[in-house]
Amino acid sequence: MTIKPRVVTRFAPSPTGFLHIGGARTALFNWLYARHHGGEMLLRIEDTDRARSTQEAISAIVDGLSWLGLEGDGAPIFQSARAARHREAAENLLEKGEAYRCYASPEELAEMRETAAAEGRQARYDRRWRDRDPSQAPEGVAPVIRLKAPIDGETIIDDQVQGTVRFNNADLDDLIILRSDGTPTYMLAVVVDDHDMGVTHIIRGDDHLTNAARQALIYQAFDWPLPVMAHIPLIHGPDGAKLSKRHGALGVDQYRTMGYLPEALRNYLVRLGWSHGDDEFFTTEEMVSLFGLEAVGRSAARFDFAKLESMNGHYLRSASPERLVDALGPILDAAEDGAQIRAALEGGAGAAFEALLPALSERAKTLNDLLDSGRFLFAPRPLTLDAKAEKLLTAETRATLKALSAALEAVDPWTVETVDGAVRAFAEEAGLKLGKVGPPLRAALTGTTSAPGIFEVLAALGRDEALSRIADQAG
RNA sequence: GCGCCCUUCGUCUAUCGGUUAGGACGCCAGAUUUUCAAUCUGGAAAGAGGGGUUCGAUUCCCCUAGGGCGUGCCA
Repeated sequence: MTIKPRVVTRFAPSPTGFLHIGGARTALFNWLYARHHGGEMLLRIEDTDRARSTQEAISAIVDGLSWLGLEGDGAPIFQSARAARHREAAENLLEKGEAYRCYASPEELAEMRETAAAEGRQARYDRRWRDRDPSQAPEGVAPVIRLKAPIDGETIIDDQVQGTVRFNNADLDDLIILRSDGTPTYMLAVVVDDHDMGVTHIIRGDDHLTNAARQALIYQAFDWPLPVMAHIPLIHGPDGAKLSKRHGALGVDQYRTMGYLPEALRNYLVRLGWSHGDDEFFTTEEMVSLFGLEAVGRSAARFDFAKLESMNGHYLRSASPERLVDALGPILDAAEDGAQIRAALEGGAGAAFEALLPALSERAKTLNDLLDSGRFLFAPRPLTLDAKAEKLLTAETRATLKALSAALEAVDPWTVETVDGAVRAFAEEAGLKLGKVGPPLRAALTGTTSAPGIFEVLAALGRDEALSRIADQAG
């Protein structure tokens, strides 16, 4: 019997911004891969750049992940807390002869880059301290520690998504692993942490593909086994350029306040770069059981709001009223009149709103749409009519409404079916087409011409409220 | 500049040498409807260009073009 090696993935954001859509997808892929293999996904906060890391960003990342249902296993690991281990590892390499101290000044380095550029070569450190005797070290200069990387040959990354990628070692550098102030660089910290955390699979954006080769060199120097690598393509903005603030590079918390359901965003994200035949919709369970690196594409995908909206609408329509009310919470917190709506909801409008939710959600793309279309329930009376509604409520139609109101008073019980029947009967008796009665009625009840099913509205409002609204307009 | 990666409808994608190149979003038209949606039906819409390999290339190889990423004592 063979024991399958445990799968450990990780999501390692640096808390210098918010959790953006690309990071969310990387987390999702890591999470799915780990779940699929019965392994775990670890969360590591790469906060070694103390100046740019903020507590706010850390909580935004943690909150965002939890909103998407992608919590890591175990407590998050903070890279900054591991500085001592990193330094020890660098010194270890020094002892092993796999690294050396370099005293080159920043000016010297800049000069090397310039000449390299001028000669059309790749900018590289010229390894001037690689074999020099430490006794030649200049006075008072704090050295950095550099990796003694192989000078020739090639480093091959057998990437699960990108395939076999070759790098000439001559193009790689004797990269710095420990700064002159004794703090580790990203390259070192990542390798040491991934190793110590027992990470078996590194799934990350393909902007790290070249880093993979450099990191492989560090693994080699330590004589540690290289984890399986998978570099997934990046997400671009609608114009094909790198995702920036004006595209979709918003924090996931913003998607929440824009009214997207986490399950919709997750479903949309999983289809960006990954596919399973012609399938579009996946439950969490399906994603977990179907997901695999072999079905991840290699080209960058553009972020398309229209499709996200469409998917969101789909999820909205299949969500239970309880779920919707629940998801509406953060929207209300962010809305200008959120407090007022909350109050109305807790008052009489709550029941009507829940009753209308199925009808409302049928024509909503986002939770905000849902709220907007239900706004007439919470708005102060008398309703302010929009332009079209105003136009519909002529003296003539107001008179019709008054007559209708009288007819409605006798309706009992008050249900969608009975009010429907009553309105139709009224129209027929008056010799009016339903189209002459329905729209003005809607206008009087909701102040708009675009509200959902008028009979549902009538029923949800209840007799007293409905008649009083009609009276507002019909007099 | 140099290195690496990418390239099927407008967008996300299927196809793993032989298909009328399929699906989804969006778009257009129609049906339905008290409005808007939703729903249903139909439609327009793609293999970047050029060379090979092959009986046969969207699929494999090369070149060009375009795009992306990297090229820090940032992560």
